[in-house]
Amino acid sequence: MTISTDNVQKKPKAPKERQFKGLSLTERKEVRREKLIEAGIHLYGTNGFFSVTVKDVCNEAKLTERYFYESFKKSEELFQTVFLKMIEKMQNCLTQAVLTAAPVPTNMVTAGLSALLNAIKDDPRMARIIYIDAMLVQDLHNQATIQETLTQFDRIIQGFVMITMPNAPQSAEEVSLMATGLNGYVTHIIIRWVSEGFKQPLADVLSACCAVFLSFIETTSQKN
Amino acid sequence: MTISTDNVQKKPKAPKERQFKGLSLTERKEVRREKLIEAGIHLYGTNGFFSVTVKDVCNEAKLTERYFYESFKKSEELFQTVFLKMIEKMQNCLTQAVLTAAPVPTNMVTAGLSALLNAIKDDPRMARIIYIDAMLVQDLHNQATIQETLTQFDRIIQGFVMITMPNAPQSAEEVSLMATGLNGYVTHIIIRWVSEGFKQPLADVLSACCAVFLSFIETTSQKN
DNA sequence: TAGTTTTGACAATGATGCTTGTCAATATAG
DNA sequence: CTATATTGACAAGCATCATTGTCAAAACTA
Repeated sequence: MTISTDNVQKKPKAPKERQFKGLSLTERKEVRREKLIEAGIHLYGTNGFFSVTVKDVCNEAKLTERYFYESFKKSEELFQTVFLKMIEKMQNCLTQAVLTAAPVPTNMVTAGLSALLNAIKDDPRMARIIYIDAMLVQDLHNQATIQETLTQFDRIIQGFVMITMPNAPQSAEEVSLMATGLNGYVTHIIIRWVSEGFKQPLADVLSACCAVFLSFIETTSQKN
Repeated sequence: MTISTDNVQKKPKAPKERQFKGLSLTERKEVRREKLIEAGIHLYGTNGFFSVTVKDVCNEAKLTERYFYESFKKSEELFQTVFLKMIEKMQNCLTQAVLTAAPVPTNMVTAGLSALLNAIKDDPRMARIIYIDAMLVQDLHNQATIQETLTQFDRIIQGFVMITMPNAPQSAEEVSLMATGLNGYVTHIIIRWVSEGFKQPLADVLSACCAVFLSFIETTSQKN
């Protein structure tokens, strides 16, 4: 059992970086990463996370498996990236609409929900990823990031409820639960709308979504 | 290529049925089936459908794989059975409470939701199976039965809304969407309640769930 | 008790998909 | 032009499970 001195000469001869198509190594990696993310958005958003294999993503991105693992350890890592990208887009769209409509609460509700629904109709992949796949992945793979990001919406709604309905008789815990409920209300309607292929006119969906918020606002203001 | 006459003598010597532990073959099959269903309820309800293998179910039921396929073609078939059993239990519990409280709408809401929440706290596996796994399985395996059974709840709520709020200005389509939303409202609150280990007192959860229905009722009756 | 059914343990097979590795073709630097 | 970094195609090896098959021990019947 002679211990060789191999480990000493283990200088793996660091391969000299080289430019390709005018791009450095890190730039090329970034390009490939983006292509994978785009492929992920398309495939996950169309077929759902669990019908999509690593190979599928690579084919769609016109890259081979090797490059997948260059950027992501596992497919959930790609999904998480895709998810966060979609969520950010939706957040921006939402907050911008709401802020523009401020400070009249009813306008804020209508504007926010309208923006949300339009964004989804514009790109249904967003709904599939955020409202369906995210729940599946979150449950199956214990993705804390996704979990937290989703409950963030609850908190936003909670803040909104507390501001617009200061006279509501509920405790903070109850308001928090109600926010979760409101989130679920809109979520379920959207899921149904999307999965039925946008059968119902947007106006109806918007009206149904607004109804619950407006009803709350009306009720609590009359409590006064 | 001589074609033998084997197929003629293929009389597989029909094995003569025999009693075991005082039970006939069909009785024994039924017993095993029940054991598998029980195991399914426990495992699916505790760990979720997708973390449970056929072998797991068999071990839990103290049977071997062979007997799984004696009763079910695939594991989704067992899940569907488990799901329908849970749903039926919940339905009974709900309708009984609502009917007892009829005809005052606010009482019906409170009684129904209270019964629902109590049932879930009593057996959290029910919530996991109905509210989480069912949605996952439905999405992943296209289980029409589960899909339909779940939307049935929408229809029940829709009927309730139409009866208690006849003066609401919405179209039928909108009411249908609102029913879906209300279902989602309660569903999300329950999911959160269960997954946080029943942290919040039942009274708070009940109050938050009722709030949205009561608010609707109040709003629409004042529209009059 | 002898013969057959029933059962349980477990191996064999097959399918799917992840992950790593090989190798030749191509593009680039010097 | 030569040497090598980079790429793409694809095979090889693993791992997990579903599903079927085998076989001996146990339970029953007559």
